[in-house]
Amino acid sequence: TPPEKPDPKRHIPVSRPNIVELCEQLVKIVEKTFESIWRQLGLSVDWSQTYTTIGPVSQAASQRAFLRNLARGEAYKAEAPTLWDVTFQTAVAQAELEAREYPGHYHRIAFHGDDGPLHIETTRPELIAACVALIAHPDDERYQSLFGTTVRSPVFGVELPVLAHPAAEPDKGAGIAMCCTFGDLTDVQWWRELQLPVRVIIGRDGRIQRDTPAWITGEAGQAAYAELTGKTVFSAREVMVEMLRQSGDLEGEPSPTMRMANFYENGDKPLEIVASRQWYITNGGRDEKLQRELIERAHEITWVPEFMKHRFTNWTDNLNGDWLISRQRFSGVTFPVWYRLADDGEVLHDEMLLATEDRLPVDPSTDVPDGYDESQRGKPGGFVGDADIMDTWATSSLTPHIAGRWENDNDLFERVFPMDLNTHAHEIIRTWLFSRVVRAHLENHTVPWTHCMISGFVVDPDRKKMSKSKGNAVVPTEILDTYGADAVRWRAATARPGLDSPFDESQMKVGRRLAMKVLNASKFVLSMGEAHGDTMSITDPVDLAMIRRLRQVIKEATRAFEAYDYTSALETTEKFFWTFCDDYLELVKERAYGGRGDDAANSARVALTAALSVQLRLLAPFLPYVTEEVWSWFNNGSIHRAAWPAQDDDLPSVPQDPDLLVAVAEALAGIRGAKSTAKVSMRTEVSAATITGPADRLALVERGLADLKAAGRIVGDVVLNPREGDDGRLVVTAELADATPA
RNA sequence: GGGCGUAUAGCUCAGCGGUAGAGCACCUGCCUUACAAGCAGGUGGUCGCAGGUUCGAUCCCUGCUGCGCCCACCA
Repeated sequence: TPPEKPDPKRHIPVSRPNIVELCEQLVKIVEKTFESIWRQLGLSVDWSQTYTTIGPVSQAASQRAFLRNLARGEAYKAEAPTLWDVTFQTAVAQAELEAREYPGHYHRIAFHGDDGPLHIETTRPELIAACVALIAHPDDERYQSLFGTTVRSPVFGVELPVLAHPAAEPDKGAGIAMCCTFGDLTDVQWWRELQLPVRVIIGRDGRIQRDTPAWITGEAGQAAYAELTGKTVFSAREVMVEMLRQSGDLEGEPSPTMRMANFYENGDKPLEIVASRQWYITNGGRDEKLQRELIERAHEITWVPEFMKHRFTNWTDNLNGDWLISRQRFSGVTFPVWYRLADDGEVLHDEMLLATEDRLPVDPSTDVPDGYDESQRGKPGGFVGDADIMDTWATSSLTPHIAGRWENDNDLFERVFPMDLNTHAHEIIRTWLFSRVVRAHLENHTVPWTHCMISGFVVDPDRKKMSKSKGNAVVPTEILDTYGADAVRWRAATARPGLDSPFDESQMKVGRRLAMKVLNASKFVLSMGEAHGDTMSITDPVDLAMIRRLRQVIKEATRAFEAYDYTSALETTEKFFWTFCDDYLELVKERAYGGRGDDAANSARVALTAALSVQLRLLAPFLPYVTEEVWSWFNNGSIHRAAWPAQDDDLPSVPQDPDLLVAVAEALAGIRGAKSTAKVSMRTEVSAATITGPADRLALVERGLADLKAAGRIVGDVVLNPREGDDGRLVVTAELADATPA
């Protein structure tokens, strides 16, 4: 039973089965939280088809894919320098790195050659005992005479070669660097390319190792090393500096500096590089042909926005090694691998015992390889299970396979793979997106999906990334509870793919207002009275003009959605909806109530109902709740299962006059403007009005004049005064009946 | 250092060769029987800077600058 609250001072040892159990408990809680938010948001998820990346199906898929990678030589285990987090005690992959500024000091230190001292600069003097060479650029004139000679390290007196390598930068530090195993990734490169020996002094716990290294042969050097053993990197550095000061090899005093260092993204200490045995999957980091193939895959994908492809190619171009997938942790998918033990009990890493695919998933810590029994576990001549687990991304890289029930339902898999669309934010292009492309390429020789729509972040008002630790994060449940899912979805839809978007709570109110407007306008439309007949009974020119424009809206919104431009689809639909409410509804409501007879009323009622039906469906992806509610008032079934609106299916074909409504609405705006300027109520009656403008536009106004008079409360005559204006606009003058402005 | 994005009204963003747009905010009005969580009207911009192409540039090209992101960077 875990304690109520964690006590950072008291570490409790927990066994692997127990920690796994605790993880599974936590996962259940987190799953519920996510499901609840996603349900509230109205995501169209089929909740009967969920899976987890640690469930048995995923474990089997992950192990199966791994075994196939292994069989094809795409997965391999190697002893190599590995980025290591001393806090979390595990190897980490390049994709999990984060470069951060880290304070340190430059130390100018003398090495000793036959012709006198040779100075280098380092921020890591504690690694002098791990030094294997000094390295300068081959063209650096200052060091030409020293290449090929040897120098002795300060304090330890170890004989070291001076070598040339183009990765050394003449203007960095002293221009000559000490190469240690291993201080940084450049050291790894030098070590590999110059075939230098391995001299490790830092253990996996981040402390200087106990055993005196064999390469320190002098008594004084051994005594000095003894001063360092067991110390953390930080304390060893202090001791080392003091020893250098005593020996006179520290020139001047250390000068403070800020430099970038690699951190594990969740860690708070710089990563060390240790030699360890790990599993890798090829990813093009050490194979140009594979690298080119993966970049070619990126070109097969349609990226939204297009420029996000650069993140992928940039990452792929700059990989510095294969994909390290093994982790020294407890919870996760295990490797389906055991090793034979020699008669002396030594692990024979080259003699792997693999699970067959029909046995998957297996846990090598409890399951037994074929041909052995449990009593042979850990015994000489017996076997031992691979203790590592796979990194999360090693399994998540197979989500298209897992979701498509790869090898479990071939019919389904054939139909859904490669998938159409992948969506997520831009921070996991290098991890999730990239790793899935790798896996699909290796296993299926294809892309995992044909489209990638990459979203931006909602950032804080200062455009900084939101994070819980910075305290600038917004709790989604509170926003959802306060403004409702429709408002939140509306807000989300106003951010275009790939672009970060600052959080502004007032935007939620705008979304909520739209949802309320839909509710009210729909209530009004449906209260007009019974409509008779199909859309062919729409005969009034004002109604037909509205229909004509709505047909255009369907076309534009559909085209925008097909291009993954949901923001434009929303904009187009929303803009129409507001003019529908403010102009069209106002113009026709008197008529729809029956003020001009049954036929005129019926034309409006049929048009109103048809337009409402279309607009609700256009808005349904954005406002799923309010549209579903309103839909239920005059339809059976869910709006989310209703057909997407189509011009000819839902509306009559209208050959002309799309501008009629625009002209009549402009005239109405003129009447309203006159009232607003006079600061009187919109209810004020107009005794006479003159509309001046181009004859062709006046002709349009005339065809909607009855509606205009009703909406503008014009009781007297309207004079249409044809005159060519310079901009084609309509100028309205109105005589107000009770024009007594306040 | 390499790559990418972005720069338009106080704020958030559309527009992308032919007289500057929306929403929010602000101002002035209006209790108008769908909605006052509403409605009507209005103020507000030498479209980052400098060149170039063009009859014409916010829009295309080049350079610069600001902001942001990705990657690299422990000598």
